[in-house]
Order: sequence, then C-alpha cells, then structure tokens
Amino acid sequence: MFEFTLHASEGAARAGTLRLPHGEVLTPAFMPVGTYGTVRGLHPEEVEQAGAQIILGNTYHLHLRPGEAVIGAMGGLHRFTSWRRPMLTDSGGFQVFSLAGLRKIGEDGVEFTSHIDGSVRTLTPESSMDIQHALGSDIAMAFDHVVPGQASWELAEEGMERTLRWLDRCKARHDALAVGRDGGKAVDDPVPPFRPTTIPRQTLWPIIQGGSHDDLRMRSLEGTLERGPWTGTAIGGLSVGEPKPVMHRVLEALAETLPRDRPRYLMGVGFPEDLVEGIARGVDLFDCVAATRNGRHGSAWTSAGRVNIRKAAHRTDERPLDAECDCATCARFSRAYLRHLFVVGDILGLRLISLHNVRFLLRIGELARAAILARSFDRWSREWLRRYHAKEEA
RNA sequence: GGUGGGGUGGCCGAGUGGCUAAUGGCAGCAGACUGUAAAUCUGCCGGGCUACGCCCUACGAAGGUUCGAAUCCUUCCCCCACCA
Repeated sequence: MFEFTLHASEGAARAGTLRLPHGEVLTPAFMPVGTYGTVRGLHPEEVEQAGAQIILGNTYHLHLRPGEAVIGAMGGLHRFTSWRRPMLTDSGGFQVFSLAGLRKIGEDGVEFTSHIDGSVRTLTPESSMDIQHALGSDIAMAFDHVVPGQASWELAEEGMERTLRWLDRCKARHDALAVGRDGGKAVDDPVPPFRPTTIPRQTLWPIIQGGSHDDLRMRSLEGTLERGPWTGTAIGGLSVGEPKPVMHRVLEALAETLPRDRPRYLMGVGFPEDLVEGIARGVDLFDCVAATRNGRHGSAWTSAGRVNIRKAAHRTDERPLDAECDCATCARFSRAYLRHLFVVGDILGLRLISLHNVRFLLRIGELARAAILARSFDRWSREWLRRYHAKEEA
C-alpha cells in the first residue's frame, strides 16, 4: 500500500513510483492543492486530464467547513469530492504560519479564532490526526509549527523542537487509529458505483523544520528519523520569506541524510523554477497554491517566462499562452481572448489560466522524470532554466 | 410658455467660501502572490517641468462679489420632471 520504488537517479535527482491506496504516483510530481476539497475553479475531470496523480486537502479548512463529521458521514473525502486518485491532507500546521494574526500557540496545540464566525477552534497533534483520519486521505501530515523564513535561530529552534514533540503525539495517535482500522471493515468504494472495499490505511509523514538554519535542519532530520521508520519525509517551512539560495542550501544540506528509499516532499513549493531546482536537489513531491491562485489573478507561466494576461499588450495577441504547452487552454484559446475574459470578469478566464498553470507544473514533473530516466536531467534542467529566465516576460 | 430640479476630471458620483488638482466607485495602466482568510491585494491615474517642489489648465459659458469661489450673485446655453 505504501511502496516507493526508485527507478533511476542522476546526481541528486530521482525518478520513482509511489504506490498508495488510491493509486500510483510517478515522481517527481507536482500535487495540485485543493484546500477545501476542490482544486479551485477546476472540475476534477480537468485536473485528472491535466495529469494530476494526487491532490491535497486541508485539515483546518475542512474542519471549519463542512467539518470532518459531515465528510465522514459522506464516506470520506474521496467519495465526498468524487476524486478517485490519491490524496494528501495537510495537517493545519501551515495555518499556524499563515493565520499568525488569528492564533495562539501553546505546547498542547494551537487556538485559532475562526475567520468565518469568530469561534475558537483548537487544533492539537491528536485532533489533527483524528480529522485527517476521518477525511480518509492516503497520506496524513504531522501537525507542525512553521516559523517565518527570517525567524531567528532561537525562534526556529523552538518551532523545530515543538514539531518533534508534536510528532511523537501525532505518531501515537495515528498508530492508535490504525489499530482501529486494521479490522478491515467493509465500506463503499469512494467513487461510483461504490463497490464495497476495505478502508485503506493511511500513512503519516513527518515534517522537517528548522527555518533557515542548517544545523537546526539537521537536528530536525535526525530527530525525525530516530522516531521512524516513515514511509516518506516532508520538508516544511521553506518558501516562507527566505531568499531562494537559502532554500537551495537547506535542501542540499538535507539531501545526503534523507532516506534514499523514501519519497521526499517539499511542502508549499513552488514556482516552476523551484520545481526544477528542487528536483535537482533530490525532491520527489511538490505542492503549491500559486498555480491556481496566480491563475485566478491572470498570471500564467510559460516556457519563456511569466505572462500577465491582463496587460494591454495582449489585446490582439493571437498566440496561445505557451506555444509548447499541451494543455486544453493553449490548444484552443488566444491570449487576446483570455485577456478579454479577464477584462470582462468572466469566470472562464480564471479557470482557463488556472488549468494552464496546473498543467505547466505537472508537465515539469513529467519532463524531469523522463529526463532522469534517460540520464539527461542535467542537460534538460540547465536548458529549461536558461530558457525560462531568458525573457522575464514572454 | 410656467414651476421645480440639475449641469464636477473617460463614466457614475461626493463636495456648497479657504485644509480642493478636487472624497468614493467604475474603467484604464502597472505590480505582488509559494503546505489558499485571496476571482485578492498594492501603486499610478488633468498636463508640463532644469520634479520630494514649481508652473499651466480645470468643476456648462461669460461676467461679478471676495484677500480667496466648484461652492455666493447676474446673464446666457443645455438637460430632466411636472403643469400649460
């Protein structure tokens, strides 16, 4: 159920296959983010056809709405959303960072003031595990404490040590829940025609913290591995305000010690260039909201850099966003039309660019994998980065 | 013809003597966005300049009152409503 096979590597870059209860994930891979149980604006069919093998959901946001009780009653997140492939749920740890103004951290857990109705919600390592269990994701993430990229050594150490202590509690709760599941009680298949099946086991991945400080990162990794074994390892707390060279340095520092036979997931990253740079440093899995958020805001990635579709320059631009792209948007629509959709504020524009961006990142995973398998990743990645950076605006 | 209301920067629309080159919104132009409080947010938005300040031109038109007017007065032009 949780196998990872490494097929090839070139330098630090790796190509593998991850087997999960709901299917396989060929790596390196980008995982589109569906915080609220939907990859914003996109039909699951479109997400699938774009090549997504696994998507994310979010513990905190799904806990607020509709609540894990509703999702549990609806047969789990897969069945509720009709997404049939693997899913990973984030623990709510990132909201400790992103909702900094609305929460209070204690050793037991985090108190959030709901941005929806002002009610106070407490998330602890245990409740995060319980919620993710009810959601029924293939991969549950440990509840961690993310600090800003500029955080001092002291603050980063505090977050890192707390993440380790919380990891113990996550593991204990996760193990206890797994015992309950091992009876293999029959439930409906998550998608029509709802054949009876066995509740798939969920696996738990730990998260490395330590901010921008290499020594803390290594301590975090060592402390995490001591608590293993794990079926995968995540690196969190990057792309949260630190300079890119720092992220690269941290990845390089961790690469040697990370288990070679387990997938590595760089959380919340990234932009196209971050995927290529990350793969080059041994990362197998990525996720990022930028594809859909920037898409909704009219910003598209292309093989020749970024395109802001709202710009007047595209008023009569007959070209697709990216002539080399094989997405459904580029196959059919001109920049002029996409710009028009943004100008008039039609939802189709947001959808089409989101779809393009999602496909763009998924394709980077596919191309990188093919290059690694062909032992040409080094050449491919250097050429890719050169072209991407050649023109800032296509 | 009469009575009443009104004409403000591309559009809508505040402002009724100085702090007004003129609140807002829209449109326009540009930027940001990395485990989603985001179809959001930020900046610019009369013209010119040897610009953190100066000079033009501006609130229907012309004239007037005043140290000072988009704001008050006079005349004219135009729009709307109702009555003839």
